[in-house]
Amino acid sequence: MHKGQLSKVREILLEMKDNGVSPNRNTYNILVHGYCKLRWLKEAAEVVELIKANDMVPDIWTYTTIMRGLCEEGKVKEAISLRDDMESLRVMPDEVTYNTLIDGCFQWRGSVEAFKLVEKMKGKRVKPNAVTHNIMVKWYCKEGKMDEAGYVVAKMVESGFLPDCFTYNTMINGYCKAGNLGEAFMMKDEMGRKGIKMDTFTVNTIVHKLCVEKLLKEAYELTVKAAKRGYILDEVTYGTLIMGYFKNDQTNKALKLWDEMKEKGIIPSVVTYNTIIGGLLHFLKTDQAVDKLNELLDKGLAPDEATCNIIIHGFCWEGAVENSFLFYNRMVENSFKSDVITCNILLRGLCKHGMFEKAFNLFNTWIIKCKPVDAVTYNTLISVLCKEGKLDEAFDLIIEMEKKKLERDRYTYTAIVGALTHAGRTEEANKFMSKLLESCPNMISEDTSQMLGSGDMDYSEQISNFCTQGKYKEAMKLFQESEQKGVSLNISAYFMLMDVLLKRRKSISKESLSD
DNA sequence: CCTCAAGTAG
Repeated sequence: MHKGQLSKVREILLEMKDNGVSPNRNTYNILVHGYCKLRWLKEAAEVVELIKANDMVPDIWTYTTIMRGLCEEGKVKEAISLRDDMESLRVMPDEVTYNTLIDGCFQWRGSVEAFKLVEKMKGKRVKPNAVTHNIMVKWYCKEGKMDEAGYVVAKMVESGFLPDCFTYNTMINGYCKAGNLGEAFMMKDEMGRKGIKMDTFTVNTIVHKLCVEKLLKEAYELTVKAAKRGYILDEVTYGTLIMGYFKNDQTNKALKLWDEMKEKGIIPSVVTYNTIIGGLLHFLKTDQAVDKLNELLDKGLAPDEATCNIIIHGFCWEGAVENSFLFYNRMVENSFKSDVITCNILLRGLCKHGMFEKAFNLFNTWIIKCKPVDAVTYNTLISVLCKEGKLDEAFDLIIEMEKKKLERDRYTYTAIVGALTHAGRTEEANKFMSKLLESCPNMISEDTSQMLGSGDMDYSEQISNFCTQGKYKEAMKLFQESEQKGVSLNISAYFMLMDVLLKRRKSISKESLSD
């Protein structure tokens, strides 16, 4: 619902009142939903009061909707306390209510608290359902704990729930992010065998992975093929490709796709606007970026935290660090909730322009305010300390990082290795180098395809051949064999396999005709 | 009319 439409709804409600028609609870619930989507929580709460004032009791939908609204804003505590409110009104929380709270808990309070809620749910004799499991799978995937995610799926089956489209898409995405393409394709294959149709989510996930791997041609061709086979390309598909082309320095292609998307009548969301604004700012096309920002506002869309972060980043990128802080402060006044990404962007901006002291002050402020920091934050500071030759301080930060259970990655190691080498401490540099190699084997090279290219050529070639011949079964058999042997294939072999898995989808128009 | 899956930012 857009802002404009919501005021329409308001008018209609008033009209109803004037005509002596009193809105029922459903009418109010829809309004609550609309306000929550706009993140106008105060207004949403007012509607709840209105319900009560009209001698009605908010129902489970009213509560769940408003809880979700609260959770999305990070107000988990308030959301949870609403559960007591509803219980006192004898509106009993159901699995949907709990799922909403559990998801919010995972996001803002971490998995330990979330699992406590799952136990609480069970204690209240509300049984976890498929969605509960999917939520747990999602958060394990987000943490990169793919084994744990797999256990949840197994447990889900044990509990009598079959993995669904959500489960598979989540797992596929998780494996793609973890760099385990083999497992990702196994999941895709399993999905097909279990009779679950791939959908636009699945396609978009793969397109994203290909874009990240800088395989833009493959990504683009996949979307063309998918469209031909009846898949619907949506705003996310376009947004993903646009991001990919920008990252690949193909600005014109990105802009062309934006136009193509618009011509097709596909309406971009804030996220896609953010992508194009960020891309344009990155290539210093500030005027065009501003145009897009205005367009976003004209369409009645609300800029979000990412929009702000992207603009702050844009200022830093063009060297206007002061402006970035001016903008940041103004946005904070306007209820912008800065996050760890904001912090990292500002730190990087400061460091890049030599303002190290300010950077460390900002970092300390962040820590004092108990705002979360992450490995990127530390890497930013460690890198700058290493460049400055302040190795001792860099190592202090590494210890601090360890204390906070933040894992070192290739950024951490490359900074340290570089500094040690530069200081002539070759032996230590080698030691860290080997740590880099063992702890992040899939992060060594910028180009994963190169790494995958070192895989077994026989398997890769044969699988590719089978794929071109349409011998899907043979290809899969070889693929499984290679998996068992722990042999990795080159990226084109994975691509071929994936292509075969993208089976023809019934044309959507036919499907809707038969309805 | 309520819950879960994709894309933004180092």
